[in-house]
Amino acid sequence: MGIKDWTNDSLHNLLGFADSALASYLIHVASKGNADAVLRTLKEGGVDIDAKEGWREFASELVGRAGNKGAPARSGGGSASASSGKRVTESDMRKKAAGYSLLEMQDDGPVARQEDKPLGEGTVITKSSKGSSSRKESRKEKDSKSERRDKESNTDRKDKDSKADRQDRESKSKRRRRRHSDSDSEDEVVIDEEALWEQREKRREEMRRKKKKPDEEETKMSNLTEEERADLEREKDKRERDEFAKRLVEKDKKKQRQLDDSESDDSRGKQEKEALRMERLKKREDKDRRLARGEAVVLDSDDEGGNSKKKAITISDMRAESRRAYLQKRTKRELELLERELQDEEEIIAKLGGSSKMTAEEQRELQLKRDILRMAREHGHVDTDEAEAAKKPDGFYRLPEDYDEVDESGKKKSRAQKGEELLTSRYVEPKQEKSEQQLWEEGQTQKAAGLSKHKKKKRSGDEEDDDNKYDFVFEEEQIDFVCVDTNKGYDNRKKRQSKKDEESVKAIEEGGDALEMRPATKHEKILEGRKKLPVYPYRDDFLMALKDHQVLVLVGETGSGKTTQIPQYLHEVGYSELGKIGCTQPRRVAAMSVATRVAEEMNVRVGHEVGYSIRFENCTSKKTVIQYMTDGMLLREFLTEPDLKSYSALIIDEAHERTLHTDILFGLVKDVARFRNDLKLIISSATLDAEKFSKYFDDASIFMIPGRMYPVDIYYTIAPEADYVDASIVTVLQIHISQPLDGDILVFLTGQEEIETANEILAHRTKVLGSKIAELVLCPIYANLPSEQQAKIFEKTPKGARKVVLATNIAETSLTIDGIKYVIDTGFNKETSFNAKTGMESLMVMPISQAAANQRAGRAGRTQPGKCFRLFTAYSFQNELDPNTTPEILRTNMCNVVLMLKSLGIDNLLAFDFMDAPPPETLIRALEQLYALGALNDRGELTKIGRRMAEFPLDPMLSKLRTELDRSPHNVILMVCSPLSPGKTVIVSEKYQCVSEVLSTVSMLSIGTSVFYRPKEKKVHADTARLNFARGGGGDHISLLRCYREWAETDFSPQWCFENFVQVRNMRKARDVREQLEGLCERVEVDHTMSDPDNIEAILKAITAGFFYNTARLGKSGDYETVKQRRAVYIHPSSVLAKEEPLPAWVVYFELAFTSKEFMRQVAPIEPQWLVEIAPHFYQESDVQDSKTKKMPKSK
DNA sequence: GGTGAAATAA
Repeated sequence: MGIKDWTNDSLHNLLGFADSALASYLIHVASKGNADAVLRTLKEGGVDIDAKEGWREFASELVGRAGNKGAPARSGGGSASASSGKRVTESDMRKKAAGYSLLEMQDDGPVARQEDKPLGEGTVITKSSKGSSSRKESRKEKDSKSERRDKESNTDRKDKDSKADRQDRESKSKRRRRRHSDSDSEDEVVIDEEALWEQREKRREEMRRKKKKPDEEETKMSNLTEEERADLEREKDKRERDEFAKRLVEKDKKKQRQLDDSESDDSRGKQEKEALRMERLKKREDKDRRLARGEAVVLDSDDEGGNSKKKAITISDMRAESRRAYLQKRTKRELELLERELQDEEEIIAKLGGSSKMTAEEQRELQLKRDILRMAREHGHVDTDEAEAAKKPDGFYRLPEDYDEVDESGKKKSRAQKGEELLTSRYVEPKQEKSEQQLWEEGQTQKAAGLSKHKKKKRSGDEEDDDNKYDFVFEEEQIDFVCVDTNKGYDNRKKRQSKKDEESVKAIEEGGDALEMRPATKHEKILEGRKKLPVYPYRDDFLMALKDHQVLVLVGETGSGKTTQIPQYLHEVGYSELGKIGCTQPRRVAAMSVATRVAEEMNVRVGHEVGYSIRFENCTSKKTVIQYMTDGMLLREFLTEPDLKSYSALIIDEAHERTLHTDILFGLVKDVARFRNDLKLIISSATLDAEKFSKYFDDASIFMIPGRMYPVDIYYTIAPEADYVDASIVTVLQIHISQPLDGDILVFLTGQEEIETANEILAHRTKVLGSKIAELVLCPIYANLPSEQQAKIFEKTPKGARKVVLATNIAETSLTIDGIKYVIDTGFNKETSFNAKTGMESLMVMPISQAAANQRAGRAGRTQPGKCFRLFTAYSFQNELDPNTTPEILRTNMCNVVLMLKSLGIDNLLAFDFMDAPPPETLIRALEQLYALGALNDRGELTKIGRRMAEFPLDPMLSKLRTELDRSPHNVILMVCSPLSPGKTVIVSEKYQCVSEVLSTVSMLSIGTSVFYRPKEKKVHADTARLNFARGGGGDHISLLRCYREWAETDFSPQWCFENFVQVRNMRKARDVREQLEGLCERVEVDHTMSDPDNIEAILKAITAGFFYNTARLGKSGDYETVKQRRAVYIHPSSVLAKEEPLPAWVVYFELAFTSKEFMRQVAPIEPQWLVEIAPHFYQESDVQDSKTKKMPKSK
């Protein structure tokens, strides 16, 4: 980038180019009117001013600008420029922007800055998007970020330089990722996301390595030609695949051994054997851990290693043979037993006088036994057949032979291929074995389908004799549904589409045929696809409408293509020449994947003409004309660019979801649109609730685009169900046997626990029914599930089986699963609500709204006509459910929102134009809290600290502490870094010499509580793994710290996470946050490398300094009560302190949440004396020495 | 004796 560019940029942007401290200092120097001094400072600051021309102009311009604006901007606080429709001039904006940065400086040089009070508040510079990208480019470590994006192939070089073990780990993790993306190949969206994620991870990985030796890399990179790079890439790929396959083979072998109970590792190569033995030794050492994983039970006997190859084969064969014989014998015995039992029971029944006296439960059990017996007998034949087949060379035991062959050949590549084949053919294998059984099962399904028709009395004449045989599944507990209405989305589409449209579509289709004559390029195909989207026929109409109206409400069902197409249309007709076209999304992945898709359609690279910006990742450039972003990101941009000057059009997508951020955006954007007549605004929503949006935006016109929905039949229960989990399970089975086997089932439940329960019960019941019904593939999905298991829901359903997805409302909006034809809606979800009076958040199971129910039903009609079974009555749908979900803005703590609005200059919050105004109490509560935090003064105006807080990406709600601003020796830093508890904790940690530790802890805390994975079936193991981190004391906070540290020590190994029941995904998030905070620390010159890992007391003290408000002590009754309000609280059962004996007398907690009780989450033990020491304005000596708490003599 | 829904933010 040329220097000239800089001089033409705004002052604001200018500041972004260098590191902030230097920039501030430059301003300061410039304000004294000496351009030479500016140049000198630049030189001192490490800028190579001799290399290029233009710095002198730069300096003089800087002097010119800074000279005028330095001092007055200091008052900057609550200028009401953007509020209440007042027109904002550009100079206002500039002044405001400058207000963040041009603050009084007192000293003269970088050295003095550190001693005195130099940084003041001037160090934090709010950023515009341009500024941030330029700043990044100026920093050395981030220097070639964009370049790196293009040149990923260089990783290979670096690999060679790095240590072998590290390399291994990396490739492992890559392999793992590769596997994911492979398995997802059917699902378009997932591919995108996975690929994006992969790319992103790669980049990060490189960046981290880059940090270690940047210069070397630079040269190497530039020396490589395109070809060399491609070669390296290929080579690396190959190597990775080989290793991957090797591992696969190893793994499958283990599994096989488990299955066969034979020790067939004889065929392994010598080397491998040795390695394996070593591995085994290692494994034995941490047997606990392995047990915790619950998979590693195949510890081979010790003698096995010494056996010769030949001998081992015979022995293992013999063993297998004898086991088979034993199993047969055992089966026979069991059968006899069952038979006898059944006979006995039947006799008893006969004596008692028929089955009528039995309870339903007993009858079912009896029936079950009968069927098991019958089935087992039928199976007998199959088994013998299989035993026969096993003796043939390519019969039953094909798998191990494959491996032998592979091992002997010694060719890595062939092994790789075989391994992969084996992996991919996983689903086909059993079917080949059981082809007979398969046929039989299919027959059963058909019969079941016939049966259901009979039940519906549509074909009463078809009654067959053997119906009763299969009737046992639901004799008693069948739920009756009634079909009330049909969602006619599909028909509507047909009606709405005019003749002209049909013609055009036809023409396109014909054109498509013509194109097939010569092979169409990928891009051409994509363009064809674009024309087939429902939105396409409306293109011109829409653009006309937009010409006439500034604000449009766009209603289009999911799948109409509006998110991808509308921005392109705008671009095509030249809106992009006036400024960027922005499009907001509520979710990060959505922003990323849509941007990728659109870039593909436009045949450009992501980050060039089409880009996205989300937290941690700004993938845009100066060229960017279509920018996708998360709505929170646009909100952030308001801070630096309140008039959104760089945008010519703005699309607020998924407006119907009414997230907190969208709701605030509405208010801001409406305001901006009033004084910027050239800004086009499109509010895009999926529901017909557009009236409300239209009204809000001064009766904006509504533009409808039909979706691509298929009709969904809605069924309600006739009577209300008492237990919706149980009801949903019954319904699943009911659908499974009564409906044709051509669509998957999606069940909406409320949380992890319910999902696991349902999963368990379903698994059990299908097991009991055995092959009487077709196979059910159970796929649980919730946010806290490890991603590799989440990926399972996108796997294609094997033939002859049916997939059942058990989901939370994550499946309602966040992800789309193809092939769903049946939706079971329990009618509930979990919802937070905020009680302004007590200031407590609670998370409880609540009935959903009608809109949410319809959204859920819509999930059944994505690819084909579907059915939705609602486990509530039509009456309660009409009369008991709210029409719409309460917008988030009415349910949450407004602290953050208020702070942000205040920092945008909106002083009168009650007058802010909310679409749904939050209750005044909530606002008042938020104001109070912010006052207590020192963010607002007693007139309700934003303080300097408040301004800093607004820029800090952490929630002010996390703390309720009063700042200690006047007393702290760390005044300066406190001011800059905001007094939020995590922020404050970081600052105080400097005093206690443990910044590094506290940074880790804080980032772990900030990502929430879901670091540890705890599946129901392995909860004991998971708990032990977790308690391992607690060893050594220090409560949850220190456990989290240990967890992060250990992970970092393994070089962020995913394998380590797996072994310790830790979620890789969330750990990565923590790492991102930590990096962000590190950057902050650098900026305020806190030495974040300061570390004192073993001084738990110091770390806890630092934490207490941030959270001293959140303390509780053990009362006489054995329960805790908060120190301040004396409210009874309990340690959350997930805490490592929950079972500790004796319980610590005083604790500090991270958050309080009401679920079934008032639980403290993330608890750490403290000494009461610390409170007086750390927060003397808050705690007196008398507070900490009453009741039975022993006073510990403190002598450090 | 007892447990966390989903997303976002320089």
